[in-house]
Amino acid sequence: MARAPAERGELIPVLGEIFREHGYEGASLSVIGERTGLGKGSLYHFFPGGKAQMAAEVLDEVGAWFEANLYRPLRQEPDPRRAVGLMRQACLDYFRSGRRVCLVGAFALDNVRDRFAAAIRGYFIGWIEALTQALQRGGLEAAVAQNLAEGAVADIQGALVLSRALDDPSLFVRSLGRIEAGLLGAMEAR
Amino acid sequence: MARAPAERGELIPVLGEIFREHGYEGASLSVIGERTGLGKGSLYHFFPGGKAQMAAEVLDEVGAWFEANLYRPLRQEPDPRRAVGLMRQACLDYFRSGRRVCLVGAFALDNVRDRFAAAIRGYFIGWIEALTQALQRGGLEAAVAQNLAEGAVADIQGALVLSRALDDPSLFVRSLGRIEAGLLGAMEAR
DNA sequence: GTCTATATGGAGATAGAC
DNA sequence: GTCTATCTCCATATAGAC
Repeated sequence: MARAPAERGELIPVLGEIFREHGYEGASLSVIGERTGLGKGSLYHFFPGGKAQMAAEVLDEVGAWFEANLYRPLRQEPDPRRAVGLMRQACLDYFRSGRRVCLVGAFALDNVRDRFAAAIRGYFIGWIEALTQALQRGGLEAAVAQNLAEGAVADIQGALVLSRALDDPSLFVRSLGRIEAGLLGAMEAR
Repeated sequence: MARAPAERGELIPVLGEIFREHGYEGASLSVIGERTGLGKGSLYHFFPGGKAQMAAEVLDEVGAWFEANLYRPLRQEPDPRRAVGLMRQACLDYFRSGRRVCLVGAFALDNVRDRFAAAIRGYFIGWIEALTQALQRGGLEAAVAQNLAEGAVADIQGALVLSRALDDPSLFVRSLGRIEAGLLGAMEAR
């Protein structure tokens, strides 16, 4: 449908949305063709490796977005309380207040996990490490910060699962508030 | 392979394990045939509705298991602190300390969500309601209990996602401990 | 009940004209 | 670059013998 940008770079976000909505297996080449407005010939011209390459590049782009807009601010923002607030806002934006699913989390539960194991792992490890650093700057001991960080990242993923299961985006928004409050409280109590 | 029980009831748990490991689309009839030891003829004899019927019956069975082993104890155990402990233990058992995925959560993120929306919704609503009741018996106000309950259920799902993403079951065990402590603490502080 | 055909469709992927 | 065939394979599902 929607006439394609025909620019390779502009294609990736569209592919990401398709994978988020349909899953890896559900995103058939015909669906991809419809949504991008490109025939199979064009798709294979851009991605000789086929669907696997498309998904790999989407994961790369997602990883780059989080690095630039979430992990880096978490590491660099001097005020750790503000860093946590930035994380909350970035999540609200990126996951469209719970209406959008996390592609990496969905892949992790899917049977494609093994194929993209490295990218999936890197995404979550990067997130946990960056958040751990922020919490340490907030005065928490390394082990405590690490535990809280992995808990918070898990909680965000869980909120996305439950929001989608109940078809209730407001649950995600509420959960993010609770998660942020928990982290702020832990730094407060240090 | 493994010669089949050829008893319809014994088939469902096997199917559940296959869906958990391969996802809905990934669980092809040939895979199902191998694992159950049954040919397609037999499979369609038991499940005239095909794969969709198999998945629906698996979801029913999962729902029944949780009702009997988790929701009912949560509602009926007189000591709310003990009820929360039972929930933790049941989760550890059922999810094999994080090595097993939640089928319902995986379906919720998948593109099959719409097809099984009612079962998915019922599973989580039942869990949240039962936990809410236990927390209210622990002295928490209805709205607070509801919020904590939905948070805890989400957190458990998130722990499963992250455990699998990082291939680290111990993360699930740790998370469950943290979640239980949070609930106990909230009842304590009432 | 279980099996071996087999029907039919759609998947991913390729070839080659334009 | 983009398109329209076209290939091959495997999916779900059915039919009917045993």
